[in-house]
Amino acid sequence: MPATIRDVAKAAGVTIGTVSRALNNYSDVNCHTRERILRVAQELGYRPNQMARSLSSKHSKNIALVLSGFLEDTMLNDFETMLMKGIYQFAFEHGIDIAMYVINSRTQKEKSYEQLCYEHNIAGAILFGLKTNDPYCEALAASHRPCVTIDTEVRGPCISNVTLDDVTAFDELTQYLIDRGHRKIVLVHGRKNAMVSMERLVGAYQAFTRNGLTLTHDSIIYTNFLREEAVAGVGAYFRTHTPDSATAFLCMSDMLAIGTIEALKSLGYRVPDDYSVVGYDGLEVANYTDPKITTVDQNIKEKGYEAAHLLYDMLNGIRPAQKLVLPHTLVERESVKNLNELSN
Amino acid sequence: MPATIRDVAKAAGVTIGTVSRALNNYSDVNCHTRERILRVAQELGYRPNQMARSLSSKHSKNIALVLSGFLEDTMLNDFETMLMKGIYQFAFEHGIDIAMYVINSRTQKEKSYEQLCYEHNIAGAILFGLKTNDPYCEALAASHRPCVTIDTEVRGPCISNVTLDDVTAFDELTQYLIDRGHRKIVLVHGRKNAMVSMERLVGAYQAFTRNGLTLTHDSIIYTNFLREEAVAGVGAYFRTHTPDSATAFLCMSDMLAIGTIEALKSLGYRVPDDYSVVGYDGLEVANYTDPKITTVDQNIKEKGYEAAHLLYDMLNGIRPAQKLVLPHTLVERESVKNLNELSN
DNA sequence: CTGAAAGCGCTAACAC
DNA sequence: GTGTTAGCGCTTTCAG
Repeated sequence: MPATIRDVAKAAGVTIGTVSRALNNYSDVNCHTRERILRVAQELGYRPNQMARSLSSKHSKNIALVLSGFLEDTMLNDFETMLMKGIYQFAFEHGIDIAMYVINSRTQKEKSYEQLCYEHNIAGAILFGLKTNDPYCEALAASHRPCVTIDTEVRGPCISNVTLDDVTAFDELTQYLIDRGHRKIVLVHGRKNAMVSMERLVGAYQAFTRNGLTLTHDSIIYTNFLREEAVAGVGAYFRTHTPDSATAFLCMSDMLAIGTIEALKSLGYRVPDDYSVVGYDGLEVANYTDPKITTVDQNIKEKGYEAAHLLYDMLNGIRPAQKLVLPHTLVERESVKNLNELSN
Repeated sequence: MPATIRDVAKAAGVTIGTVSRALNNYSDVNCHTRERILRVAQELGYRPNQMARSLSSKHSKNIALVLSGFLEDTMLNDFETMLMKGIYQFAFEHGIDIAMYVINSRTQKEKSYEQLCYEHNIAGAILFGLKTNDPYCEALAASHRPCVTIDTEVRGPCISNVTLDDVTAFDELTQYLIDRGHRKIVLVHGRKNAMVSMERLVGAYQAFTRNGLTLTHDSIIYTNFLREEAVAGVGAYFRTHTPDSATAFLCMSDMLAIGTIEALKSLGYRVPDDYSVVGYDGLEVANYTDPKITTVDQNIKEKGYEAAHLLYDMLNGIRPAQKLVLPHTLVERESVKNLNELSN
């Protein structure tokens, strides 16, 4: 059994109160005594029982990562993975443990946010995958517990949001295609009501308009962000459109780009020779396709790192709740043909 | 603030001891009283404070998933993701929370296994990513805490292992190539000292020998399971070998297969027309490549589910520690050419 | 500066 | 059956 505070106290010849004070960096401890206590604690391999600690003090410093919709989403949870990488990188560098919990819209109804935090002794949480109408959004706003949401805008006194400028990023991506001579662009659209879809649509619209192009309903393929739907949608598109009605496919996600490329290939077209395709997200997998996909990297790993950092600072009172807009990066790879260049 | 046991006791007109007994399904409670207590608890939204509970009772039922090497591995942690899917699927179906913790070889030295469990009130753990010489392997063996390791063989009275028959699976995969007329097979090998590499090597060796083929050092490309190394290795191979010295590449992982295909393509070869390639693992990403990769699916998601199930049963005393060998599946896709068929 | 003591929310003996 | 009570390991007053 692990050593308790009592063991340390006995070994150091003081009372548990003093040990507690020494270990919690209280100022009113004789530095000689403190040193002895620290040494003894070290020797005994003593580590405070966090449960007892927070049961007694009524608060903890535990940070949790709360993932919603993990089980429902696509098979390849590249997004969550990258996010976790960033978060645990921070945890690793700062020597803290971060527990991860998986929830979904159903479990949110069964167990309230406060309940979850209470049961697991969570001082502050990083939340990802929350839909705008999820129960936890309201709960977050009402809570006094510091938290950071990623890619979901929730307002509240203790809530930080880490996002990126989706509108601008998608605008840039669209402009990238236009700059390379593409004027007949098909938009492969994500889930209709999703916030991200709408923002990206605005970005595309901005770029189209600025360049004197019009975005017609006819040249939009709707999906729910699923690869198979992109495959089907592109197939359907060419059944009602001539081959020269498009030169490029502007996809709202990398998975949609993968599906689009798959469909184009199966129709006997080459990418990017016959059609150009761009994705959005910056998933690792977009690097393993043929051709490698030109995309906007959301820097999701960095988002994770910064979210953890921010929450850590909030819990330690060195940064207030805030909205953090992280930069994105246009990653130029192999899936776009420059139509302005002379074709030899 | 959440209701405490005292609030429930007062509202139900009994003492906290009775409430505790009622809630913990003790038999010696008047069924009428119990009903009232349960109703009151429900009304008050009372949920027991797990920390206080286990601080007092000295044990919990909490299950944790402990991932090692998550930060060090390849970018695409498809394996961990699938595993998590399986585990959280089980948690979801059974209404339990499973916390995940990320560790690595370094943190294993800093915080002992017992310490980790102690601090986070973990009754039993599922461990993944443990290397055979990691500190936690010994700790596990010495511990009295039930646990399940995935893909790492650790022996001990309370330890279960969930694995697959790597040797047989790789043997089958090799035989698959041989059955399709391949006799000049290059083995793209994983990390030299890794247990999985060794087992797969044995599988390949078995199949080779059985079919009168010899596995020569000359036709093995060594890697550390990294895609880039496969790319480089295949490139190097063709600098010292003639194009007709091989017809197929037998890769120890899907990522290596992806790298191999990438290298072959960049050399101007077609897959599978010029060379066949098989992978191993059954990652989702092997479905998004061109061609889609024929591979052995380790059914990692199912492994996760079964591991959680087993640990759950162990903690509830309905199954003893055991070794579980899960089935694998050869998934035939597009990356292998049948040399026995007449080429038209 | 340090000791003594109350109490966090709960379980588990032990009475009655 | 139910009340009472002693802790679990720790923090936090309050004395001195």
